[in-house]
Amino acid sequence: MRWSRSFIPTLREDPAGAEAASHRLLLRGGFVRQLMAGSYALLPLGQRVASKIEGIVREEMLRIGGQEFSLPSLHPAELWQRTGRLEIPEIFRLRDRRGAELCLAMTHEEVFTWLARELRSWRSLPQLWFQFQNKYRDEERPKSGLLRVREFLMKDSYSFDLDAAGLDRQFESHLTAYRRIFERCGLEALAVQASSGAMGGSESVEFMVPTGAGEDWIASCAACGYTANIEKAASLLPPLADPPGPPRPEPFPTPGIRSIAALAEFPGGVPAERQIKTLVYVLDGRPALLLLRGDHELVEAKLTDGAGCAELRPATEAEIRALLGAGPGSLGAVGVSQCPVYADAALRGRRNLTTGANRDGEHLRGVDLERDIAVGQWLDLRRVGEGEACPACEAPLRLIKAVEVGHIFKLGTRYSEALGASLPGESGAPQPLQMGSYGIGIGRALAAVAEAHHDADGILWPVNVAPHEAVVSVLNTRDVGVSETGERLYEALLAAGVDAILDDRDERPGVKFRDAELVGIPWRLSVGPKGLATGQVELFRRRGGRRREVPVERAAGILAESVLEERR
RNA sequence: CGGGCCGUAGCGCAGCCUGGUAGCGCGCCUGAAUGGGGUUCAGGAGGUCGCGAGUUCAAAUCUCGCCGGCCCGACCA
Repeated sequence: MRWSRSFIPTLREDPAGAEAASHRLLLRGGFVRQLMAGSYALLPLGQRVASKIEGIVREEMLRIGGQEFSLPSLHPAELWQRTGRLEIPEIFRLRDRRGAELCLAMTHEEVFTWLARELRSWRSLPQLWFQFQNKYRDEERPKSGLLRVREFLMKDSYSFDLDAAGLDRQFESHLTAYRRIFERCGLEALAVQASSGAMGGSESVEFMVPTGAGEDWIASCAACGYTANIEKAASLLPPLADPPGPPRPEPFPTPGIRSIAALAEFPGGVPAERQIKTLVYVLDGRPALLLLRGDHELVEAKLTDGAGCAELRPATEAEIRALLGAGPGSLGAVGVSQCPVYADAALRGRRNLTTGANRDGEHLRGVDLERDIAVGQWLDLRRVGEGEACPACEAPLRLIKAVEVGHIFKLGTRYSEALGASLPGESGAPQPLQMGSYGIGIGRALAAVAEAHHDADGILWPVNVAPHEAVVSVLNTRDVGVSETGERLYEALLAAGVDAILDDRDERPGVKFRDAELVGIPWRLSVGPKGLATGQVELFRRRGGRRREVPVERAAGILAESVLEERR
């Protein structure tokens, strides 16, 4: 590959509106261009990196027994109707010229399950099927370059077994494969316990790369390795001793007090941890009360999981008034029986607390949870805080911002039952297939690598995923000797199996150095008249910036050896 | 979906408040010099000022509508 003949439109200035480092550098380095919100073109360099990541993923999927497919992205809406997923707001829907309803794939559970109906006998199991295919999601807010887009390439795989033990094995082999994949890509991905979401199955693990550009928070314990998404994470709290209170709740006037903080300051009020926070949510169309300690914050995903609902939203003020007769600020669950009451486990056994009286400007003190409130279900609803005790070993937890690069799910029989994918087990009776699904976002992984490996000058690609492993920079193309030596070194590197590019542009040396560093090529051989005068060329390592002079005749060999050593 | 900001040459921006000639830097093209860290000089090309309507003698500039993009929040199977 010759730089002079390549489309590598590097930018001298930072593009406007690119905040995330990966977004900025991938644009500047000529890897990607934005077509519209959440839609990116991969340019040749970006495609090279994506192909290398894809290659690593493919190797590891084949290693665990995967068979590669390629499924359509355009699906009949009817198939999604049958699994109930057509109602997902992010799905792109369209009609063909005859008016038939179609949709674009968000994932491929439906189509793979449809194919799995052709499995005839338990003897053909286990099966592991995978592909690299575009996914489409009409996100409300695409952002951060490639980190959150509406169309993206995903490796998705699907496992089919008859029993839970088989599913467990497939899940485990994906855990192993994913660890290897991310390690080979140079990503330090943490495997974290995750919420499966409303449509998920029994268990799921996310692979998260810590980065400030991430959108997720994870709680992590350095002592024992416990790691969980904030949507799932638990922690231990020191017990609170409540002073004894009155025999029954006592109302007291609190004019103008509409918040936990205000009530904590109010004469006769109590600190937040002795208040009950009462929230009203609408779960699958029905209102419910949620109770948390005054200083705790609700995690909606925990509510989804715990209450087993598909959809939820905060109630409107009008709905709240209709239900409880008061507005937010004076809400409470004492005496409430008209709707379910879910309480966070941290409130269990608490006594003599303060909460709203369901009359504006009035609160109740002396409330005992067990005595005064008809709690329908105790759930873990609260957000874990930094420094709280690890649920496994009690060491303090840290909260880390991260981006999700992979997610593996045990789906169970949700899709196989909906689509009729079952086959006779050893007993002869038909059983629905036990499925797992497993995804890696290729573009997101690419961006995550750039996010994790860059400096002020550009990207520092690990050799395994670099668009080119080495560049031969011809510092003066008008000098025939220099040019010819550069060509020879370039050819020698190719012959040695190094993925090299020859920078043969008629540019000043500084331009070539800057571009090579911006693009992030791990190794560089600089061929110039000064070095050649004494038979030397300069070998430069992008990461660390080390440079040394090596004899021309040995340069290709030394570089090839270094590159091969770094490959994994 | 709520809040904020922005659409002017390929990229980054100024001009808009106070209506009248469309400008700067980078990049690009030509020539010359230079050639180990974005070099210099000279010449040149390139713009429906996001789209539509309105006000006006006159609109990049004022008004309204629409479209698009970015950031924060909410959401994310």
